[in-house]
Amino acid sequence: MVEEKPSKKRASSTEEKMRFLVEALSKWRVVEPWWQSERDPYRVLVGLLLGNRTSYALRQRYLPKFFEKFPSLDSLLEASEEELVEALRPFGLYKLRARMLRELAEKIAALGGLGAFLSLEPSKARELLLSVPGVGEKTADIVLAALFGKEVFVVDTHILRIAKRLGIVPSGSDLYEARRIMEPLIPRDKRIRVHLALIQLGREICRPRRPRCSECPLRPVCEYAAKKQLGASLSSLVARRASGPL
DNA sequence: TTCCTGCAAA
DNA sequence: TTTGCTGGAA
Repeated sequence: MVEEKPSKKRASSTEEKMRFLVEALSKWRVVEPWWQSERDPYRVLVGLLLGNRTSYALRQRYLPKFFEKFPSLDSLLEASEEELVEALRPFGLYKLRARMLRELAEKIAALGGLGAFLSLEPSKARELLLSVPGVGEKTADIVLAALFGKEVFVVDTHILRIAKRLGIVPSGSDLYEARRIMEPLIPRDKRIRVHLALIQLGREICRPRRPRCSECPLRPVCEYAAKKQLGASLSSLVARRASGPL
């Protein structure tokens, strides 16, 4: 941990930026959790696990095909290794994922099925999820949010990128440091909505490449946008001087 | 080329 | 702390 220098106080603090962010995003767009309209907890679970490190487009396209082949936890258990790998191939990371889904299915089956899993204490469910190879804290916690109603704020790649651009977290932060900083600054009942809204923002506007800053509701508190604006002003000034009379 | 709603082995 | 895993899309 680095000591925070009081002299380094910025015009807009992390706390102020987070307040703005929560406010702006709830006005920007109301994003309903997709897992609320999905009744089948098996699909929620698998959808979340396969969402990791996978683009939205890929998931939209191939997840329905996957569920056609494997509509239930039991179907995962009955499948051969090759069948599972084949169905997972378009998602990438298929060997790891085949093993992950297989082991998850086995552990839940050993427990007595999905119903038994869902009636676990959340902390026990988290433990089970973390014992599955390929499932880490980020994934376990988003499953707890979706299936156990935990009001957590989970940081993923999109949210980390946005937080760094805004200047809310240090540039070297990982998912977990960003979460430690941001989660306490979001009211519990808004954490899921803010999480989902940020992911959508990251996909559509604050994209990895060529972000659409002019359309961004968080622009007023964004360091990246401010720098970009400054850069644009300077270069247009230089261009004008260069093309102007002597 | 880089990156994708990470994770774990090295 | 770094690197491999993965095919597909931009």
